[in-house]
Amino acid sequence: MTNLDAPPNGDDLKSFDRPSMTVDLVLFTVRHARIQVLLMRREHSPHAGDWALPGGFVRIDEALGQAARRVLRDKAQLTDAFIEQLYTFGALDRDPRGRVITVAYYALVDSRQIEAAMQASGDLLLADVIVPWSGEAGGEVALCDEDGQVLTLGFDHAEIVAMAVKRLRGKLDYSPVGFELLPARFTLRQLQEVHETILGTTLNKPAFRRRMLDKGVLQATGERESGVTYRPAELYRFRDRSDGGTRKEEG
Amino acid sequence: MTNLDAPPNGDDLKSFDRPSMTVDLVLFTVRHARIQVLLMRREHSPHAGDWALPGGFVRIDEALGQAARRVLRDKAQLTDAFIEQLYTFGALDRDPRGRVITVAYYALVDSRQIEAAMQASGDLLLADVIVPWSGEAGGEVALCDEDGQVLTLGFDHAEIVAMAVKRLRGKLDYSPVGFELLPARFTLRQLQEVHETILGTTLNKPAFRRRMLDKGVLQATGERESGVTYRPAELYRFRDRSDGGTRKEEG
DNA sequence: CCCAATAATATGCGCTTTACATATATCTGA
DNA sequence: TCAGATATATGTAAAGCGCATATTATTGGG
Repeated sequence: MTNLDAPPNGDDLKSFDRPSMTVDLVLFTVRHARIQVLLMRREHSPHAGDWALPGGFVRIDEALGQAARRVLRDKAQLTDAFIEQLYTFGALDRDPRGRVITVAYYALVDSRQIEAAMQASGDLLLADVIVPWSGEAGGEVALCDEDGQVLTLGFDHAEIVAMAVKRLRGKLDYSPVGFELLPARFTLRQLQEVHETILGTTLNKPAFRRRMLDKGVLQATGERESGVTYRPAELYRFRDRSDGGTRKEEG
Repeated sequence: MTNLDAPPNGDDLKSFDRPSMTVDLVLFTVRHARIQVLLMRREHSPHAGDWALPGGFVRIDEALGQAARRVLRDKAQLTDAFIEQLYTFGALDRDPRGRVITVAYYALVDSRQIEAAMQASGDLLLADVIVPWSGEAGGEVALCDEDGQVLTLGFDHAEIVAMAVKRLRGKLDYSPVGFELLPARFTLRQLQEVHETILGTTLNKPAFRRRMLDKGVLQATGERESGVTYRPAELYRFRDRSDGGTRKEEG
């Protein structure tokens, strides 16, 4: 950064108008074989009454990743989740109040956690994400409530969700993102359902099993699922769920 | 974005201090079997005398992609190139002058174009990128001049280059980035050398040929290379070099 | 005019991975 | 003890890739 046409006083920051900076969060979960994202109903203008991604202004003494985690904590009551920067949206007209640039993050949590966190607030909604395109082609997405009614999103938030889905699909098979959408212990069938939901396809069961087990990132716990009327599946856990650099973010 | 705790007047932008916004550009080329990036010598503080990526402040009436293309044009004299957003760096201490957030972009051009553009300016350098890690693991990179001397980069620009190399490696085999580093017509051997340089490995020639030709994105021109003392290779071109969404950027 | 040298291009083979089909194992509940 | 359901395992064919080898096209020298 930092141009060379600047005066040599070493402080040319004041000579440029500064935009407002926000972070927006695409909080994904997979539930009932559907991709879902957390939305908030906007009370105030602009886009009052519409739905929007949880977000907030970046404070001047706060790193970007810190701001994203603060939004995750304050808006979704989640203190720990996989979170990763997605893209920065800076079109001129994306906010009617003025020049606002937003750094979008996406986060992944298993549905149990988000269900527990959502007990409190009433203006929160887990919306279904309808993805009409296949593969990593990209395209538009629709957001619907539990009755299938299409929701209107403010700003460019539908575009942000679409890009987040595209990213999620792309990272699925070379990154441990699938595990982040499940509880600590899960069956291979649950993992396969998460993959199928994200990709929007069906997968071959034996092939999926072998591929996952051969990767070496799954650790059998010896425990079995309970409460089923058929042969119980073995519970696995993701090897080293803590590190992998996934929970860290630059500031 | 845009928090809901704001007053309902619809204009709470003023109540938050705003950081300065810049764009920085990692301009890649592949030359002499080396990855190279364009650097500029800093004349002024901070980091005067060090090397840095070309960059500049985002103007208040300018979209992010516009700013990146302006930097590409003003600093590298290039009006058309593949350009794509990389990542946004917002650590608190990344600029000693104050809070500066930078949106990093990377661009790809073939070496002939950059050589032509670099005739003019004397404070520009095409630096070799030394990548000591393999695959998409990520890590640090070193930047060297033509004599192998390590260059000191200001700010967090070495980190930005490292992430750009990682991204480039990751996109190489499912995205047409390899073609963007070659002239419009090229031989399969040239394409393979670009891939080998970016990946830091050697590749099997017949396998590479088959893979590329089976993709269907290569178009034989019927022309042959000239001036060689052996059987001349056929010249190919990338099918539909104009679109693919590669040259567009959100604002 | 023929031949060596060089690299492009083409082909054949074995290994690995994956999709698909099928078989076996293990649990619950009647 | 058996039916039903699903987990788990195996076998086979197709596809992809690494590797070795053969063939082709061009230049330059005898």
